Amino acid sequence: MANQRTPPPRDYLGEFEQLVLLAVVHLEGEGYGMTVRGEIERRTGRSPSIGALYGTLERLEEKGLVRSRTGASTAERGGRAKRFFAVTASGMRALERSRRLLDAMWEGIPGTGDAR
Amino acid sequence: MANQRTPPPRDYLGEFEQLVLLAVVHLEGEGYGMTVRGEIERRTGRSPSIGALYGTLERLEEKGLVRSRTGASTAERGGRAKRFFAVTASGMRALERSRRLLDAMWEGIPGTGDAR
DNA sequence: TCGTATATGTTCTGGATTGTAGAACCTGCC
DNA sequence: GGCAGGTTCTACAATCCAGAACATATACGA
Repeated sequence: MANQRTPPPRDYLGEFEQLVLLAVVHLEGEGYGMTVRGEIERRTGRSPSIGALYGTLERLEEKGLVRSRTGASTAERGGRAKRFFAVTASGMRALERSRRLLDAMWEGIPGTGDAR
Repeated sequence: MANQRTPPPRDYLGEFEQLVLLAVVHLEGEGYGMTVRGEIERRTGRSPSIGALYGTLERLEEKGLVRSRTGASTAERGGRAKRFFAVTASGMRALERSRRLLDAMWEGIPGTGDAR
């Protein structure tokens, strides 16, 4: 019985998914696994494991929130081809939706202190 | 030396944990299951299932991020005693940490569109 | 000139935590 | 007894985490 349920398994981005997606945005289509990880580390001080990262990237692509292309390996020391990621329009929307959701919940709480 | 914290299984709040915690903050110690749910619904339009809500609240309490007390049932129609939740100092800190983390990742991205 | 060590990157496997749904259950008024 | 307001329980699905295994291009010594 083919009961394929394609529709959104979940409509909201997980905590880590947001971080990864945001890092991909910053790298403007030129980010790949390792640099995405570096971006998160640089900005937050948190260094996710390899598995956490690629697993999330994979999931994000399945959901159509990022797109990936395999690039030719550069003439640097290492050899394996990189897989570059870029955020999609849908991914950007999901990000904004998550942001608004959280902002709505924060509204009225002194919070972080910076008026921003 | 002040070091009596249980080694946190995870140092970061999940997506939904943040929403729930924030709702508890808004209700200022007078919120209980049903009103916490209502607060989330009112602010975000999202209505979490009963199970999602209590499960999360339970977990949050185990981690020491919220505290709960059982109140006397009011003289309203319903009967079962309510369980009121209040955020702890530790919970508030976790919340602020999560917020800062996300802000650091958003920095430099046009984002939500509203200049605010 | 080979053959192999090494560096950069990604894929895979396994398991712990979180998130979801709703049925079942408790208890005080009517 | 029946109903309304609340919470507890059971079962699972999705997300998150760690690190081993694997792939492949350059570097280098004999």
